[in-house]
Amino acid sequence: MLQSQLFTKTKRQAPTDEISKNARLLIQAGFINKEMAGVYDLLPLGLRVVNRIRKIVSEEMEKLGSEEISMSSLQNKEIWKKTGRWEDKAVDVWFKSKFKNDTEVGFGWSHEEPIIEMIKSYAESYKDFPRYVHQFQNKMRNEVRAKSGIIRCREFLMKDMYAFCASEEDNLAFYKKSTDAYLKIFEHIGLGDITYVTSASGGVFTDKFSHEFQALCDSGEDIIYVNKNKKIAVNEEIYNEENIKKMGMEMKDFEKRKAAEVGNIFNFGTGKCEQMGFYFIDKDGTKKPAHLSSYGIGITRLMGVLTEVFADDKGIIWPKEVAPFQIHLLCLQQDNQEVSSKAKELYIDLQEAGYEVLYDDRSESAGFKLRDADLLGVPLRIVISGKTLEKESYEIKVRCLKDQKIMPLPKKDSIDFKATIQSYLNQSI
RNA sequence: CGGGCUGUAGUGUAAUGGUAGCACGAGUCCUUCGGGAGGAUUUACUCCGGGUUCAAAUCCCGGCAGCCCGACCA
Repeated sequence: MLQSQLFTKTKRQAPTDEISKNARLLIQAGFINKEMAGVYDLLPLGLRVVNRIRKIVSEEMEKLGSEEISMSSLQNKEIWKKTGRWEDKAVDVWFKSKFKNDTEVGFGWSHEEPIIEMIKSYAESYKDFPRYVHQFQNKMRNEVRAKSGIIRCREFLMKDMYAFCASEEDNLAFYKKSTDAYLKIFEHIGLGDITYVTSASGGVFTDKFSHEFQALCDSGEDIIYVNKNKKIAVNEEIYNEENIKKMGMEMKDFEKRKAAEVGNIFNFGTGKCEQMGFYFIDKDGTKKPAHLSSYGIGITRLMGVLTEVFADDKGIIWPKEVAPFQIHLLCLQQDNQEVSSKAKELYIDLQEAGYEVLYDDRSESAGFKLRDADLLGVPLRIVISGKTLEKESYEIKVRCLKDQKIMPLPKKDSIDFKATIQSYLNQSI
């Protein structure tokens, strides 16, 4: 993409009405725009990052056999009344409104009840199980206090998956399988080292613990106790001698850390389906309630956590798997015909080699472009200037490394053209 | 929902109760081009409503908005 065609611009200063690192950097660099407290727009660069995260998540969901859907944001009050969760006393994050005829509607803060209601009408026999469905959907939550930039928003993008099983065994097996899939996702995104499966208190319908995926992050909202050797953690809310013993461990093995919840999985058992009247006819002809488990990942929150975790004093450092572009091509003398035509040539070559390239073709000063590139955080930077042309080379720099490296400019037919670039890309996060 | 802090051009900031200024940005022109270049010129601002005062960005009251701490977070 030509940077001159990008409508967003970086700001010289970070906004003063934001304290959180993620919002300051993402706004300054033009990834998001603030609409209101806890409400942000995704700009071209931000949307690219979100879409890449989304793609990674999507692939794992498909491997699990889940079908993608998209449910409505406007929700039926009657469905939520079945579980008693329409009342503000039970759920304090509802946004509600009315149709012109005074019918009350809710804005989806979750889709558990509506999805049960929907799947119920398609699954009447044991032959119709299991069913796995997921969606990427904006959730609306009337938080009394939005905070931490895009970590805790009033409107945010979430991937939610729901598994409907005919038996407890199937449900638990899928729960386990999904846990592994989630770990793979966080690994792929670049948060593998700092993300812990964390035991937390169960939901309204579960006796046992639920599991959270917590990424170690100072600006996170949760306190967890981490066992680094076993690569697991326990949320503060259930951290006590009794529970730790139950898990067969000792409290001295745990370290207190701050973390951000990037995923959450829940086993509802049959409780919720019973409340909603979701029964099916089993092999033996008897009526049984379906088992439900749900699986969430905060997609936009992940972008915020990545920004918090991967940044230096110059700007963002995107892991290569989620970066808006893989290569940032900088032409330092855009008005010099010789230099810019060479840059254009390389831009095309890189694209033909299969890379997503942001080409800074603007008529700006060298320093301006270099600083901008640091702020945007694209993993690989290639610089073309009069200087590099003289040396018949160009400079390539890995954003997360301090030392700048120079490599020779291979011809586009050269075998090692792509391999060389790839080897540099592999050095990034 | 309790508490604290803060609202000045698009952005960032100044202004004892007394002429609202500066920088960046944006527009035009010229010179520049390896870490946010220089000159000339143009452009744009006191959150809203009330009060005190000869006079309010400044003091008081109310609203709205933003951030932070706590509570909450299925």
